[in-house]
Amino acid sequence: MDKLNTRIDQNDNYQLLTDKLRGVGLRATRQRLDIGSLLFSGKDRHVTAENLHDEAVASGMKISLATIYNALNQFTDAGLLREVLIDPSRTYFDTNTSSHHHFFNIDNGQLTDIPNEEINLPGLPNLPEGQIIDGVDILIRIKPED
Amino acid sequence: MDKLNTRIDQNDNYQLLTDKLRGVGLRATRQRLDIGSLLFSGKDRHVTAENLHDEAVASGMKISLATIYNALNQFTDAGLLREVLIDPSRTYFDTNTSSHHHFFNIDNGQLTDIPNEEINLPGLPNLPEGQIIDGVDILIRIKPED
DNA sequence: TTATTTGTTTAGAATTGTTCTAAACTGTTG
DNA sequence: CAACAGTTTAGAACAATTCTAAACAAATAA
Repeated sequence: MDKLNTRIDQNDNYQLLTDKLRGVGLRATRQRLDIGSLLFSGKDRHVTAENLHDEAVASGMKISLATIYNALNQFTDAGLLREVLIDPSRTYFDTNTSSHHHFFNIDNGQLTDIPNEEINLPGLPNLPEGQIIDGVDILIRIKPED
Repeated sequence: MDKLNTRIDQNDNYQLLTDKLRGVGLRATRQRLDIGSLLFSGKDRHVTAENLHDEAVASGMKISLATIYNALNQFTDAGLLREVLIDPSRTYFDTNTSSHHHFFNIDNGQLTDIPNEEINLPGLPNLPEGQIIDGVDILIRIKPED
């Protein structure tokens, strides 16, 4: 029964993912479904191309690093992911695309969401002439006490 | 008189820079003084290694790109500069090391300071257990109206 | 269904920003 | 000024990412 349920759940999941991909104009290829199943399975995640590829390979998926890069960029363009700026040498993607911010642990590189309600920024500064806000990123760098 | 003043000013300037470098334990080499004269001449600046090198070469300084990288990193370690996160593919350095934030114009890549007084962040979120704040970076992405 | 078209994947090459290496050089100290 | 330690440099090496073009798979037409 476990096995069966797992298969049904997985099919359900892939059906939802298929819709999600089609919804943003992307073909539901095996690779994109596999990547999607790692990214959009409930909990929010922060990944790099490299670490997502390792994870995919580790779970037996056959997929190249180039495809991971392609998919992450396409998903981001489609609004399914969002880039997070934390490390100038690596690009991080966040599955949480809603307005929120981050703690970045400078000691171990761990990135944690800060729900939008937990932070507020009253009175934004005057914007330069003719410009409007596209978004606000707040990164709070933290480290272990003493 | 103009020429003479310029020379005196420059010497003054290099003397100040020499002190500044010695103050943070760096030898006042010709290259570091040249770079310093571009960076610390009054107004705050945001530079990348590449564009600073171009500027140095354009103003007749003899200095390699590797030295620019070394100097920017050493200056940063010494607290004379600060890294700004805006673009995952390039490292930006800011000569303004005091607490402040940035506007980033996503249209033309222009980075502008937001003085610390113009922004305030009351009620920081609860930090994870045993962690303390190392710093807060706020980046407001802006773009031209419509 | 099969045939055709169009979008996708992939290995490997190419590119780009940055760091490393080791030899030549320069600032500092005695 | 000698001797040492720190610095600069060209060029090689590296790491993250993008590109290329050929094989392949999804969508669509027939």
